Amino acid sequence: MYSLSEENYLKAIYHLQQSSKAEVSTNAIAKRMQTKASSVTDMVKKLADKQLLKYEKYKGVSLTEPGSQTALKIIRKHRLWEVFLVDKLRFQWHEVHELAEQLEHIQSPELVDRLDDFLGNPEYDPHGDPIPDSEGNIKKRHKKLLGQLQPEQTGLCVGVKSASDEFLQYLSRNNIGIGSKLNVLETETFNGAMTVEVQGQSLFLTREIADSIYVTLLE
Amino acid sequence: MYSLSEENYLKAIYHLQQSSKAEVSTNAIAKRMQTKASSVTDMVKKLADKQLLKYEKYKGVSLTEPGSQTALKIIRKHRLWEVFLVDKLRFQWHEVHELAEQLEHIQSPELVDRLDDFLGNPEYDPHGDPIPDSEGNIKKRHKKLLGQLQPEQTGLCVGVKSASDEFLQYLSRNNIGIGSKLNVLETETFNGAMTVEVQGQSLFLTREIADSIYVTLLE
DNA sequence: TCAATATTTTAGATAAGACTAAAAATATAT
DNA sequence: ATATATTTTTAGTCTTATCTAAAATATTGA
Repeated sequence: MYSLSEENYLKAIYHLQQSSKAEVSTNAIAKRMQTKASSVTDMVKKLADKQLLKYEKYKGVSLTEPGSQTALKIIRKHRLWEVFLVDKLRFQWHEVHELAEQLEHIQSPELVDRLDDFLGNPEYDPHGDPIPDSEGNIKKRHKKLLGQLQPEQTGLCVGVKSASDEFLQYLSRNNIGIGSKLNVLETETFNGAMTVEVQGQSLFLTREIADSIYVTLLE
Repeated sequence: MYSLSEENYLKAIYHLQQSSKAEVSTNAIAKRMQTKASSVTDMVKKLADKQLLKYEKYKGVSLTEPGSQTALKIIRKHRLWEVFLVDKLRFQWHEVHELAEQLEHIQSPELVDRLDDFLGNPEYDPHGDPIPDSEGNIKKRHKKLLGQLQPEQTGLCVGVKSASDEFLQYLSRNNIGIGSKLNVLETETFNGAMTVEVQGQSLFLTREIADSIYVTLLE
C-alpha cells in the first residue's frame, strides 16, 4: 500500500517514461508534478529503497517492473473512473480529469474489477486512451495525427494529445469527440491548415489543432 | 476544504453527539477514532479555531452549525456511495463500509448530486440509515427494536444497530436484510429470546440479536 | 472532606512530505 | 580547456498529525 504522494510520483514517472523512452530526469518530474527538484530527489530515494525504480545520482530514474505495474494499476483506475463519470453520471469529457485524480487512489482491487464489469469492460477512456487490463496489459491502437492525413482520407477520432479544458471544450463546440468521423476536404500546403467535414458540416482547423487530434484511418 | 483527518474527526464527533446528546468527551473521541486522548486535544483545538466546534478545556466539545453541516455532507456521501456499491456494483451490505470510508472524502459537490440522481435519490442506505439531503436534512423514521415487539406483531426491517461484518453476515445467512418482514411468533419471558417468521421459515433469535435489529411496525 | 483514581492537557519527540538556500556535479560554449 | 550555466543533491527548516510521559484538573468514594 503506497501513500498518495508515492502513487502520484509513480504515475508521473510512468507517463514521462512513455513519452521520452529514456531515463527520466529530476527536473522533468518536478515540472510535471509542480514541485521542487529537491522534493523529487527525496521521494525518488524513497521509491528506490522500495525497489519501485532504479535511481543513480545525477542520472535520472527508470521504473522497475513492480514500479510500472503499480503505475499501471493507478492508470487503470483513473481511466475506468473517467468512463464511469462520463457514461453513467453524464459528465462532459473535459470535466472528469480532476475527479479521476482523486478517485484513482481508492484502494480496493475488488472495487476496480466490479467497476470494470459494471461499465462493460471498456477498452478506451473518454479521451481515447487505452485502459490497462487487470494484468497491466495495454492494447495499443494504430493511430495517426489528423494533421498527417491527405485530402479525401477519412479518420475516426480516437483520442487527443492535450487534455486541457479549453481544447476539449473547443472540440465539443465543433461536434468533435471520440468516435467522430473526420473527412479531410483540403489541406493548405503553406501552413498545413485543413478543412474537414464533421457531421456534414465543414470546419477549418489550424495545423496545430489538427496535430492534437489522434485518428485511425478509415479507408 | 478540510483535511482527511479533520473530516474524520467531525464525522466521529457528529455520531457521538447523536447517541449521547451531550458534550462529547476527549476520551470518547479517542476511543472511537482509535487514537490517543492527546491527539484528540490537539485536533479539537484546531477545529475550534476554525469555528467548527465549541471547546472548553476539560469540558468536552459540541459541533457548531457549520461543523454539523460539514459532518452531514460527509455522511451523505458515505451513504450514497454505499448505495452505489450495493445497488450498482452488487457488493453485499457487510462489504461496503470500509470502501465508503474512502469514497466519502472525494471532493466534488457536483459529483455527489449527480450520483444521487443516478441512484434515484435514495432515502436510506443499505443498512437502513437515512441519507441527508443536499441541505443536510435527515428524514427520521419511526423505528423500534425487534426485541420490543409482542407476539403476532410484524415488523419491517429498516436497519441494524451494529454493523459488524459477523453480525451482518449472520443476518444474510438467515435471509434477513433491509425490507425483510419479521413476524414475531413467540417470545420467551425468561430471557427475552424470540421466534420469528422470515420468508415462511421460523427462526430463533436471542434477545441480544433481536435488540440489534430496527423495524417499523407493520400492523 | 480529601485522598485516590480517572480524565484531560501540556510539553516535547517523531515521521512524512514539502520548502529554501547553498554546495556539488554535469553540461555547454567560447 | 576551462569558465559559465544548468541541473541535481544536500542540509536544514516547516507543517500536519501522530505519539509518550508528565503535569494539571475533575471525579469518586470512604
